[in-house]
Amino acid sequence: MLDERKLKVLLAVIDSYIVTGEPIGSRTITKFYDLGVSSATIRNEMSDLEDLGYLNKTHTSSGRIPSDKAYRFYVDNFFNNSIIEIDRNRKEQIKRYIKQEYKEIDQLLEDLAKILAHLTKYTAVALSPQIKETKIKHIQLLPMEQNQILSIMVNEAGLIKKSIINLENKISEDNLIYISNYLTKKLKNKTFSELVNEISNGILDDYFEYKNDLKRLIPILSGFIEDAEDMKVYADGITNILEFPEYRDIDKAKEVLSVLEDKDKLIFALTNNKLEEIDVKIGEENSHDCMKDLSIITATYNSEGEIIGKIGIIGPKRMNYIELIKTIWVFSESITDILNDYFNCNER
Amino acid sequence: MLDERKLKVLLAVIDSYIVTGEPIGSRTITKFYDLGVSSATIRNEMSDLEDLGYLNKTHTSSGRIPSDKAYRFYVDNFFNNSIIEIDRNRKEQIKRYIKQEYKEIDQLLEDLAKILAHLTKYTAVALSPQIKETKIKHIQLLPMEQNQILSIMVNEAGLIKKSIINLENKISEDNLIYISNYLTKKLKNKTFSELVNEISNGILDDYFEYKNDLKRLIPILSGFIEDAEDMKVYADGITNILEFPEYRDIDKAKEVLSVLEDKDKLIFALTNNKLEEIDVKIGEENSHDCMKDLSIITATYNSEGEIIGKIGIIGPKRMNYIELIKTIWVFSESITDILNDYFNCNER
DNA sequence: ATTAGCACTCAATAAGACAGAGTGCTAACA
DNA sequence: TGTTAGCACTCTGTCTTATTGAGTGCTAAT
Repeated sequence: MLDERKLKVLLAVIDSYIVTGEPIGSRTITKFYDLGVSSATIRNEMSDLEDLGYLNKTHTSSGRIPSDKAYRFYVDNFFNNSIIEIDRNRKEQIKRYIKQEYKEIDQLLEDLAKILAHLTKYTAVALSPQIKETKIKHIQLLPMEQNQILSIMVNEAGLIKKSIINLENKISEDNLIYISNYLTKKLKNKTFSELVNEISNGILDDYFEYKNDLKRLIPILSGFIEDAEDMKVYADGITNILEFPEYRDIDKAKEVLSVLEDKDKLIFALTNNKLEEIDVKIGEENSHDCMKDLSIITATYNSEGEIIGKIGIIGPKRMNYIELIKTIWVFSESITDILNDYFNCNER
Repeated sequence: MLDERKLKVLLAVIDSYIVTGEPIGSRTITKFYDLGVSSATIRNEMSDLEDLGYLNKTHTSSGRIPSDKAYRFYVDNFFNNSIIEIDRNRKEQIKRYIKQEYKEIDQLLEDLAKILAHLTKYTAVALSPQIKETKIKHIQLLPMEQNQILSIMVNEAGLIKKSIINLENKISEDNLIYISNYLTKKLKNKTFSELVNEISNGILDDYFEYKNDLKRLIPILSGFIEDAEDMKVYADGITNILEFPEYRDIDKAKEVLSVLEDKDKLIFALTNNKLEEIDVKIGEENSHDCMKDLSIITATYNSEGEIIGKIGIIGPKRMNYIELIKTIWVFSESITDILNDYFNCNER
């Protein structure tokens, strides 16, 4: 383990580098951080820290910068959930921001991503609910023109999945209403992925008056659910990244921006981890190689006790992890609250 | 008007600058464009063209670059709709790309923007239907839990507007169905903006059994329509812009990228013009000052003969207008075709 | 009218000098 | 023995200066 002085030196380097983005040398540390020893001593300690893998040099006679390992050490040792006394003021502030009624969670997420990006000056990302794991609240089939029907599913998070289905044969309007009611009764409070099972298990095959009509619908609904897989990701403040001096170089910038613009890569990066309340991925820890110079902090939000999505930020590894974690935490809590309010209001 | 030789010189400068992005001098023109006169003559002609406002210099002894006026002249004189024998192959190619069934036009637009950006190497933008001017095909009110109702409107373009409405008093399910049918009958084939008028003109006030229930809904629906104003814009290939040498400078790049990321600015730029089939805005012609170094080419797409949206590209003023116009034209035609197919299929 | 020729301008590039911030090592010190 | 002062060395970034190349504009000859 690191002794006290090494720890202090390491923290000084991390602290300074987070602020300035410049490699930091021994003399600068003695000047700005009161460690009570000379620069020569610091120099020796830094050399040791480099051997231990916590520090790197950009060239032979440069100052040191923190390694991925250093950031990981920093986050692991100086962050624990208890640190977070949720900043109630900020939470209220955010909630006031978004006091308008939200018709759909997607709009909420998009707006919150914008606010988060603005607040942190990083790129904010929000992952829309993983619909497969949310519970169905309502199913409705509606007649449109001729052989088309409009199918609508509303889930617990207020998200509405809808699709126009073309049928070969007409189903009468009365039948559709009957089938809608039947499906809602049968499937309410099941998740979408359970629904796929139900359908394939033939549980809906109970004899009833409109069996034949239902039969015809099943493969269509089934495909419809498969389609519901498509997650949406909202990213905002992409150009914030360009404010960081590490991206003065246009080619570096191009590299990172094209990652941020690629929704598939973003979704992969955001979903490829355990569903921790707070997840911090630093540099190489990221799935995609193209993100090895980036860090991602995400927090999950819940509805009815189930984790259904994520919100977070992406930026250069040099970031103030502790502060940002606190901020993101407030956002995720706010989303959870809003979703809960929404349904408490329902239950009333 | 420009005499023949001036015209040739001007075209040479434009052509060369579109390709290289570098100011072009008299000697280079004599070398690569066979005008049959010496560089000194070209030099005099260029000097004249500069006086006429068609050419600019970047510094006293630099070559010339085309002015906004030159591009405008180029587009106006060398493009006319008849030039466009629609490239049927390309159109078929695009249609094949998107042969999957599209459930919603929004998804279609998003995908097409991606393809267009990929094809042109510029930033592609697509404006979702201006719902207010599209015709209503179906209105449905559905009971949810307790005092909530889900209201759904489907328009001619397959776009579905939906909203959960909280009511103070419960309306029975039968009443809702009755009201839905009544509204659909009454409002079908009217546009959304007409609908607002209908409501405020009290045309729905006819006596009928559920008058009171309807009364209660009117202000809510009305607000709902207002809300339907929010257009969506899809932008893809934002980072393509960084490939252009004019944006090697990170600050220039930052400026233009922040414009492209700002959906409000984009929507404004796209809607602030006449609804021409093809619209080309060059540099200063753009509404927003921040776009004075950009050009925007847009084409409209139609449904049932009505213009309902736009697709186009944004990039540095140096662009191959004629070629790009052709490409965008194919895209807009394809969208119109797809929307028509969709409804022809309905009518069958 | 056209063109060859020439003086001049500006931007971009390369080379050299220099300052500044840093390291690592050694020898002296408490 | 851990700490420190001192020094040689390294690398980056910046500033100057020189040079080159592509260009213009003007003038005088064709």
